[in-house]
Amino acid sequence: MNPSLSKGALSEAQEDYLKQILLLSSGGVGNLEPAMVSTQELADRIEVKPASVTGMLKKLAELGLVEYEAYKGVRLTEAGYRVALEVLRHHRLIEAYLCQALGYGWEEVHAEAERLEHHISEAFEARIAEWLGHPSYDPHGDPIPSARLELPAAAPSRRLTALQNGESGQVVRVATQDQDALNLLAQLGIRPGVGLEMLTLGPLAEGARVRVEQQRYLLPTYLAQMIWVTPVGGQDAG
Amino acid sequence: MNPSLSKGALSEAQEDYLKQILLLSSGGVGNLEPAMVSTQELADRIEVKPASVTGMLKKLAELGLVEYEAYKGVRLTEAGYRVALEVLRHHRLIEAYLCQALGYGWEEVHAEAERLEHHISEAFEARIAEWLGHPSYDPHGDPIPSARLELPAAAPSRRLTALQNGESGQVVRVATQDQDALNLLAQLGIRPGVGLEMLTLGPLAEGARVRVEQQRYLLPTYLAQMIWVTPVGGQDAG
DNA sequence: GTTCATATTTAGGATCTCCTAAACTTCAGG
DNA sequence: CCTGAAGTTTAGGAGATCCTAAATATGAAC
Repeated sequence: MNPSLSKGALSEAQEDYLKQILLLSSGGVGNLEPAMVSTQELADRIEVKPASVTGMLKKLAELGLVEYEAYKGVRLTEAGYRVALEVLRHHRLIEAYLCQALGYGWEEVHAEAERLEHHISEAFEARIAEWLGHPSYDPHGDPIPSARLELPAAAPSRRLTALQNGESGQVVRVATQDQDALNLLAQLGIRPGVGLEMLTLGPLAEGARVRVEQQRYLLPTYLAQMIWVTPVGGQDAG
Repeated sequence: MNPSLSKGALSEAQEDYLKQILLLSSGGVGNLEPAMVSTQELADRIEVKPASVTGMLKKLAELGLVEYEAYKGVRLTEAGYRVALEVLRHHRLIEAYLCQALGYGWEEVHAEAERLEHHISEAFEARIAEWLGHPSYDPHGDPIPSARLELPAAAPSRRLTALQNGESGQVVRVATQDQDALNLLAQLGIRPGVGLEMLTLGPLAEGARVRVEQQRYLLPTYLAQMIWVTPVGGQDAG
């Protein structure tokens, strides 16, 4: 357990590993309860070879940021969890700021935030949080850890694919970072806050037919699973 | 002359070297005409050992960004000059944005900009430039290269130390990055735009006595030299 | 309980940026 | 011209992060 973990101590790569361990261990992108993350999963996410992941995990374990067991997987320690939340907070505040202050589209902000998250000061973080009014969710509907690194309670929601045919809901979260998917949704006007009606959910390869405003679209099932909604009215066109 | 100099090709360190070569070659911080820069000067600025500078200069020369002659010094090529101006534009736009959009003090922005300048996209640059209304000067009065990488013509100005006793001027530029000096000036309310009267310029070790608003201060000569003014009224208290 | 496909680790390298120590070049003064 | 101080380069290395190829562990299917 290295004592010198005050700040700026970690490299960009190390911060990214910790962030991805957090995201992968909390069931995809959702709420969190420590699950083991495999070398392979991390390698896929970070786009690096598994051998490189092994090396990094050993280093992070030495620093007391993860518990790593060869062939078993890795889990964040309390210290590692805090670092990961800090990075996540930076990322999501930046996304929110870019949208609200600089007019970025919500589908455009991920890449920019991905780079900036490692290079802003605590002062900058505080100023944009202040400017934004200390938001709890970013433009994708992802929860933003508070300054004290607590995650806001998530409103109850279901995947779009869990809606019955004819059921309606309001989008609360778009849990993908797939740029093509985000572009598609942005183009269709499907974003957090928008109302949606599930028309029919076909077989995996067909997809989900939905209504947005006055339009009907056929979305890939994979994508429909990434859209989280709060069920609102029932069958308004069943 | 490497053809692959499109973008993102350069490391942070490489960009910094190019920027510092530009700043050092243009007579301290002012206008520009290519002068040779020595290994030692660069080492001091970048806070690295001269041996490290030699290594980097060789690499930059290979990339066609500088002309380097051992024992003689280094000079930017056309390509290197463009990269340096691009970095400088990022830096100064960020400084201006932090002051105007986020309420930073003009004395606080340098360090933040120093880190961010290497990590923002062209889209981000464009958006903050737009938000700012395409300014020509940053909060310190330093010129901001345009999007086409042209430096704005500098208004005629002199160092504060060049004023006659009793002469007044308006601060147009504070050409230091010394944090203690900036803090001092900010505390005294001496910043670009403010009027100043030279009372007496004493010997080097004594400093310059100046009037700001209703106050009189004794400034270190070193600092007074970094303050550039446009002479306005003459002897209003000679 | 073998066996085998998959996942993982080890071993050995490459590149980047920085370092120290030692050798060399330059140039001004005598 | 010689000398010496100052500035510069060379040589050798360190740590970070990534890579490939080869060796090894795991766990499910027979």
